[in-house]
Amino acid sequence: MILNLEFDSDKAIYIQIKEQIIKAIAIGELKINESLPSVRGLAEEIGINLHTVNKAYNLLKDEGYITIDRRKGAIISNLPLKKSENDEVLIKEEIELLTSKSYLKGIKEEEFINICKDYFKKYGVKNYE
Amino acid sequence: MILNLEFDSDKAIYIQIKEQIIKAIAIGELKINESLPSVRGLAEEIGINLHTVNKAYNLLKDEGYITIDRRKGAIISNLPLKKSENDEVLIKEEIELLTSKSYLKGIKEEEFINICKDYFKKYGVKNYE
DNA sequence: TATTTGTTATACTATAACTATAACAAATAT
DNA sequence: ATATTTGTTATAGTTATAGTATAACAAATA
Repeated sequence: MILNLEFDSDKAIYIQIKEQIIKAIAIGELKINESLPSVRGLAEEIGINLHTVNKAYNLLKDEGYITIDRRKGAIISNLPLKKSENDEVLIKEEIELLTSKSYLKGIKEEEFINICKDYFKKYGVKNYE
Repeated sequence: MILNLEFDSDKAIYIQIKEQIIKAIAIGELKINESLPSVRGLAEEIGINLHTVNKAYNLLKDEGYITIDRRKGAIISNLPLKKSENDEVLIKEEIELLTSKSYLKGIKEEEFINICKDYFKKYGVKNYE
């Protein structure tokens, strides 16, 4: 488990862990049914407290990315994840903000779309369907 | 200035103010050279402390969305905004995370792109170019 | 001249982030 | 069977951030 954490970032460490794991799942670096390191193991590897890792894992669990089982530890969920009504609302709100910022910064629709497509290309058919 | 704030949200109030103003500029609800309410005025209107509004305004200033002049107050910048190298990096990172989450939640590339296009359609040619 | 403006300073409370230990119960390894 | 590792929970502490409360200053405006 390779994580690049910026300790002097304004982004909380447990958020950085959460987001990097999400990205790793999407590109297939972490695969379905694969198990994550134990909270103690990852915490020691990173050099932080186990509760910080535990917080990240529990958020990932709450948002459906992993399941936590005492026998197998933290396991990457099957894809696609279950999507609630609220998930779609939240994602649309994030798209709204991000497109707004991009538009105001002079990024053209075509350029924005191409960046998105490049990322989707990386996710591709590797994991499911 | 109409703001919908959720005081029991996990998102800080000054962040909510900042993001809603960015969205308002993008859709043309706030126009170039238009001035925002004074920090005291908006704070009273919302029912919060002036420092919370001031924090939002200063972030908007730092990120180029507005200029603050003692004579004219807070004024919406010309569009498109000046874009630093870092701006592009940050936006790409945000796109990466958002597409990752969307992909894992089973949102297809086409659906995602269509949502983006719908928003860009709202921004359109109203403000500049 | 009085008022309004953004700005700065200080101080306080409340919450969040992170750490430090400790302990428990379930599962695994030896 | 015993020891170890697991996620989990609890408590407590420090530090940083969020938000509020006043006050004051200098520049601009009425």
